[in-house]
Order: sequence, then C-alpha cells, then structure tokens
Amino acid sequence: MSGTGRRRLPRQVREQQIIDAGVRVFSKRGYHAAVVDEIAELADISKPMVYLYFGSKEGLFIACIRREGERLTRGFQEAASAGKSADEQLWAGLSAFFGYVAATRDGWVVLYRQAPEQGGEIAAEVRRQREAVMAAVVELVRSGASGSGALAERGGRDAEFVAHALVGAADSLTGWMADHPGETPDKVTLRLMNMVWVGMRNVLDGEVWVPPDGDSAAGE
Amino acid sequence: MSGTGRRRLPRQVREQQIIDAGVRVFSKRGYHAAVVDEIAELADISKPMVYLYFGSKEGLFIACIRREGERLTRGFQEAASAGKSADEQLWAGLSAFFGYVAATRDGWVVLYRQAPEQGGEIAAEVRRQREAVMAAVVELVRSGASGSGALAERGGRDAEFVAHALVGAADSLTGWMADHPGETPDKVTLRLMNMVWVGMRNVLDGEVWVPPDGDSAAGE
Amino acid sequence: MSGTGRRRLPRQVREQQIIDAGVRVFSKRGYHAAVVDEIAELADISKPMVYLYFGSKEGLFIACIRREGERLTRGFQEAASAGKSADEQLWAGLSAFFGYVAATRDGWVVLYRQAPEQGGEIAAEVRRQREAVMAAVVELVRSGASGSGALAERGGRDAEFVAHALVGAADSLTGWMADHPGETPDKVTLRLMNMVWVGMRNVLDGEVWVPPDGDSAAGE
Amino acid sequence: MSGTGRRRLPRQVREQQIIDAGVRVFSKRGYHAAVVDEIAELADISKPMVYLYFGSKEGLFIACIRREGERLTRGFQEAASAGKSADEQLWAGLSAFFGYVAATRDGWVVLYRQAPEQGGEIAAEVRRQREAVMAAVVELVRSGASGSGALAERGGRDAEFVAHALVGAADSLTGWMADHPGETPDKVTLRLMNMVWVGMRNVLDGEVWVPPDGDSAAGE
DNA sequence: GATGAATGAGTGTTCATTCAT
DNA sequence: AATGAATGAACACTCATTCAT
Repeated sequence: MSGTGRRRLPRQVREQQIIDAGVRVFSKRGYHAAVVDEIAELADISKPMVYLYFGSKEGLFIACIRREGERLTRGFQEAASAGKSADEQLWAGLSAFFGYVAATRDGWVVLYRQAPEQGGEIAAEVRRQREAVMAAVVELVRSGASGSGALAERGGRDAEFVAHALVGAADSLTGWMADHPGETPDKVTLRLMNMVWVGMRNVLDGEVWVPPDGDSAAGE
Repeated sequence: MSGTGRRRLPRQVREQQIIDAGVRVFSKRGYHAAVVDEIAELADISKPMVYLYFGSKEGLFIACIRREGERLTRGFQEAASAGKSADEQLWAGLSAFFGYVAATRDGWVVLYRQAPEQGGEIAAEVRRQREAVMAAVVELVRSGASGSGALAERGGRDAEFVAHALVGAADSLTGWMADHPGETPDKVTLRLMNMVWVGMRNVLDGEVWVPPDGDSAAGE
Repeated sequence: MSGTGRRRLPRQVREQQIIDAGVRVFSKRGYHAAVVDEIAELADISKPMVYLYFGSKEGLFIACIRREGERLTRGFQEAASAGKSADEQLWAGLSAFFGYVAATRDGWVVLYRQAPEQGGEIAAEVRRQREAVMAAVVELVRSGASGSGALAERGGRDAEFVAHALVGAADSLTGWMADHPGETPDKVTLRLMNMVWVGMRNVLDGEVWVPPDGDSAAGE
Repeated sequence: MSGTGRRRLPRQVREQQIIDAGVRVFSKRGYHAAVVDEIAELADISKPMVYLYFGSKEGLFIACIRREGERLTRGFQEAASAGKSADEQLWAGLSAFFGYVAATRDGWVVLYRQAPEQGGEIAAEVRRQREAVMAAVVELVRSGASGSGALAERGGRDAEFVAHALVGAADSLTGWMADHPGETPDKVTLRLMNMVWVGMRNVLDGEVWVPPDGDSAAGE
C-alpha cells in the first residue's frame, strides 16, 4: 500500500519508522488517547510488530521520548559550542531551538506537553530527557554570562532560573509561531534575544529593578 | 460517609464541588486518563449526578476549563488595572499570575498542559479561555509600554509576542518553583521582572540587538 | 432472553449465578480455553458484570474453586460423622463422594482436572481446597481404622496413602461411571467398598503381602 | 547456540527432539497455555520447523499423546506378560506403572491431566490412547484373576471397574509420591498391592461386603 | 533444510454512559 | 434528588500461523 518497499525491512529501519509514527500520533493525541492501531497503520505495519519491537505502548512512548530528547539535546550542545562571543552563543542556541521545534514540532510536543504524571517508567524517562535539555540550556546561559564575575558565587541558581524562563518562553512562542505564518524562526529568535539579552545579565549579576515599596504581594 | 454535608445541597454548590473535584483529577491524570468514578468519589456523590449536571465527561471538562480560565483572566485584569506606573502594573500582573498558579496549580495545569487536540468542543473552549488570558496579558504589556510611541503603528504584533514570551516563561517557572521549595512567588516575580523589563521595551520599540552577520540561521 | 426476571438481581444471587456459569464453562473447556464472554452469556449478563463482581477471570476461577471445594468438603464431613461403625462411615463417605460428583460433575472437574501449574493465586487456592478435601478423607480413613491399634505409631503416613488411593480411584471411577449409563453411584460405591475394605486394614496395620523375591523390576 | 548438534539432523531425530520438548511444555502449562515459541526454543530449533514437521500445534500435541500413550501401553504389556503367578503379574504391572510415571512424569500428565474436551482430533487421539492403556490394565487384571471361575459370565464389567480403580489410585498416588521424597515407586507399589489384592478378588467374584440396610443413599 | 520477519484473529479488561428504583 | 446495577464499545496485548529469503 505504501508503494515502495513494504515488507522485510531490517530491524534498525523499522524501529525508526515506528518511532516516527509514534511521535506523530502521540503528539497529536496525547499518550492515553493515542491508539496503537493508528500508530501501526501510520508506520505501515501491523500492530504485533510494535509489540515485538517495543514490548508495550509504554515502551514505544519511552523510546519516542528518548530519541526526541537526545536529538534536541545534541542540537543544542552543538549550537552552543559553535559560537564565539557570549551573545553569539545564545543566539545560536535559541536559533537551534526554534529551528528544531519548527522542523519537528511533534517531537517537542511529545517531550514537553504530556500530562505530567504518567506512570513510573514514563515519568522517569521524561524527567531524564527534560533535565538533559535543561542542563544544556543552563550551560548555554552560563557561558553567555561568563563576562560577569558574580556568577560563581551564587551557586548557579540564577542560571537555572534564566534557563527555565528561556525554555518556557521559547516553548510558548513556538505555538504562537505555528499560528502566525509570517513569523519565522529567525525573526522570533531575534526578538527574543532583544527581549532577554540585557535583562539576563541583570539577573545573573543580582537584580537591579525593585518593586514599588508598598504592596509587595498579590496572591494572598 | 463524609460526615458533614452530604445530601440535598443546592445545585450551585454541588456544581462547584464537582468542578473542584474535576479540576483536581483532570490535573493529576490528564483528560483521557481521568476516570469519572474517581471524580464522583472525590466530590462525594454518585456517578449519575455528574451526568445529570454536566451531561458528559467532556461537558464537565469544559466547565472546568471555563471556570479556571475565567478566574485567571479576572485576577489578571484586576491586577493590571490596579497599578499606577507602567512597571508597577507589570509587576502586579506577574505577581497575580504567580500567586494564582501557586495557589491553584491544578487549574493552571488543566488549562495549559493538556494534550493539544482534544475533540472539537473541548478545543474550542480551551482556545477561547487561553485567548482571554492572553488578551489580558497583552493589555498588561501594552499599558506597560504606553510610554513608547511606536507601538500603535506596528499592529500589536510585538505586544503579542512579548505576552506569549511572558506567559511561557511564567508557566515554565511555575513548575520550577514547585520543585524548589525555597522559591516564593515574590522572589520569582522579582527576578522575572529584572530579566524582561528592560528588554521588553526594546522589542516593543523595535529591536536593537543584531545577530552576527554571517550565518543567521541554525536549523538547515 | 431468559424469560423470567433478568435485570436487577441482588448481589448475592448474581454472584452465585455467575459462579454456576463459571464452573460449567471452566469444567468444559479448562481454565485457559474458557472465554469470559461465554461465561457471561451463560450467566445471562454482560461481561463487565463478571469483572465488577470478581475482578478478573482468575478471580472468578478462584471463587469457583473455593465454592466447589467447600461444598465437597462439607458434604464429606457430614457423611463421615453420620455413620456408626467404621465400615458404615467409610461407606457413607464414599457414597457422599460419588453422589456429589454424579450430581455436580463440573465442580469436581474444575477442582481436580485442571492443568497443574496455573499461576500463583490459583495454585494456592487449588492446593488449599484439595488439601481440605484430602484432610476430610484422611479423617474418614482414620476413624474407619480405629479398631486396629497400630495406627498411631506410624505417623499417619499410611492413612494419607490410603486416602490418596481412594480419592484417585473414586475420581477415575467417576469418569467411568459417566460413560456407562447403567452404573449408579450406589453400585459403584458398593464395589469400591468391597475392593478396598479388607485391604485397607492390611495397609494401616502394616503390609502382609510380599513381592516375589527376585523383584521383577520397576523402572529404574 | 546449544553447542553440540544443532543443524542438519535427520528427520527422525528432530521429530523426537521436538516431541520431547512438547511433552515437557504441554505437561507444565497445559495445552492452551503452552506457547509454540517456548517449545521451539526448548527443542533448539526455529518455530517454522515445528510447523514443517507437525503441521500445527494440535498436530504436535497429538504426536505427543500418541508417543507417550504407546510407550506406556508397551511397558505395561511387557510387564504383564513377564510374570508367572497372578499376583506376580499384577505386581509387575503396577511396578511398571509407577516406574514409568516416576521416570517420565510429564508424559503421564499430558496423557491424563488435560482438560477433557480439547477439540475433535485431540479428543479422539486422547481417547484412543487412554483406552489402549486401560485395555492393557484390564488384561492384567483378568489374568490376575484367572483362578476364580466366575469372571467370564459377567462380561468383564467388573474387570473394567477394577482397572479403572487401579489406574485412578495409581494416578493419584503418583502426585502424592512426587510430593513426599521418601516414597519410592517400590514402596508405593507394595502398599497398593496390599490394599487391593485381597479385595480385587471379592469384586471379581461378586461382592461380599454389604451396606448397612437402612439408608442406602448419601447424595440427597 | 532452516529461519527472521510479519500478521489476522481473538481475549482480557476498562470506561463512559444509562436504566430502574 | 439520588443511586446501585448494568452494558456497548473500545483498546492493549498475545499467539498460532505463514511468507520471503
């Protein structure tokens, strides 16, 4: 039915094919709503193959998480080490991020937009991959801030903060970008750089803006 | 079995009770994995009541989305209109956000962290509520930038951009905050203000940072 | 479809109905080949009811084993205690056995003719019930042999032996009886009594027959 | 992978190897729960070989039944014809039985402890083999009773009865023996001889024990 | 002669949803 | 107003069986 070359593929290839389909379907439906039949059909194989290769729906999901996470982390690290000056490195990293997400939106969604508490095995792998991504971003932020001396003393807590803010902003902008055809990864990256580049250093050096004295809180 | 106040509550109260339970369970499990039995049990009623009040699981979910969305939007708008100067308003808005999320994490999760493509009705309501929230934030950003003249001409595209970046960052920081007991909503708000306050104006006025000339892209 | 009274039975009744069906189907097909749909249909309910009441196919099977085992054990004990003299007691016990099995062949089959190594839970319950039955028979044998003094000294090992031989013979004769319409439980009991009554005492007292000296060989 | 002797065995040998594995697995799991993969692996071949040699799982099972049944019958007949006097023959037969079962427990289990109603082909072969075994035992019993004249007139019904009782007792004792390490086939045989040797003749000659007059029945 | 790769058909189990009371 | 009892429809997973090599 798929025209070229259906049966008898070597194990390696089939595996990637199935993961491709898995990422697509998990991304579109979410883990629970995803139906193994649909994944199998998209991968142009029968359902038992999925079980032969990955053991269970959960196993397949974990494989998807792992591959996408590793791809993303690797892309990041390459980008981060490529640049020269601090701002160039951050620029390269954010470009890599938006480029990757624009190119493989599904992978990102599977990695970041699943219900938070899938059972044990899944949760563990998700955490692992997300932490790897965050670690890469933190590294990016740190090297981008190497000019300012204050960093070492403060235990890196601020770099973590910045990294989370960046990834969150980028994640959100990713969806926005997808809904606004005119926006390209490059344009988005440029704007985000402008938005955070100056302020990042403030945070990493210790804050300078202070809240108006009176009402410090809002929630309670 | 629940001791106080089981039977014969007025409709209004019951409804809120059920929505409370719904938000909690949907947040913990995600839409599909959530089981109506668990919600009913948590609300201390029998399952048919859920169907009597909301018609279906989907109906209940929509009601949850709506209530949480409206709460959040309202909190935002109040915060935004309360302040005086531009930075005070933004500060108040972000404080409201982190305060709300810290106080009712489940509501936020249900609203923002569900699989993107739940069937038609749900998708529509989710979109509606998210857009309302975004509109409030955009308003917040605009009034915070009222000093700079260039805004009107550019169609608000930049304000939207900033708003998405802010919400995304805040969303991500929300999770980070939950994992780092030392971090309070106030401390997080302060850092985020420092990180974006200066750069925001850059973006809203037109960018000033420029990428290194050579290789502007990263993806391909 | 079943004519009288389908829906809305009290829990107790339904449970017995389902166990009845379970015993019948498990007996006919064996545990693994038995299909839950067939049991449900025979019980005149839908499949989910089976799961609501027993949790799983295994749970239902265990319930079947337990009920049939307890019935059989109870019947035995009543029969055994009813008689006066030793031979009367044994006669009553064997009569009870053949009567029960002729009346509820399926129950016996489920209890004794399943593959030996069904998983943990099942194996445990089967063992428990079989041991209860055997204990009752051993008791029967012991009281039947109370005349002979030698019993106590030999640790009851011989009584166990006799009990196993009796149950095995009875089990086998049960199938034979089912295939030979002329044979009634009473006639079978009578013959079995004649076959073992004299020899039993020999065994319980210590053997008297001796093999020919050369020991014509067993296996190895 | 199995070191010695994998490939290119003559058909005869392969067949026996597979049947060996089949008997082992069928015995352990029962017909339905047995999985062809496991049998193939145990036989150290690939699954399609099983189908090449036996056509289907059912075909393999039938082959197992047949081989084990024939082995058992042959062993019996040899034992029966070997002895001289009546009691020697019975002793030899029972010894053969316990010896065989102790040596090849799996074969016995496959032959006698499967769910009664496996589909047509299987049922037929099981019946055939069991009848062959029974015929041999009946023969054994008859020759053991040749001294008593009454036998011929009663159509052999009693010999059949005795044979079934013997086989059942022996079957049951077989399991008991496996659970009590001290018991050897010889000791078990000796006790069973003592238990039945005297009584057997009673039955074959016509009964002598009579039930207590009153309550002949037990069931109801 | 032998096998890795592949699948059609079926089974246990769950869950949203609805009656009958 | 409220619920225990019941079910239709799906879905994850398994297994006997067959190709293509």
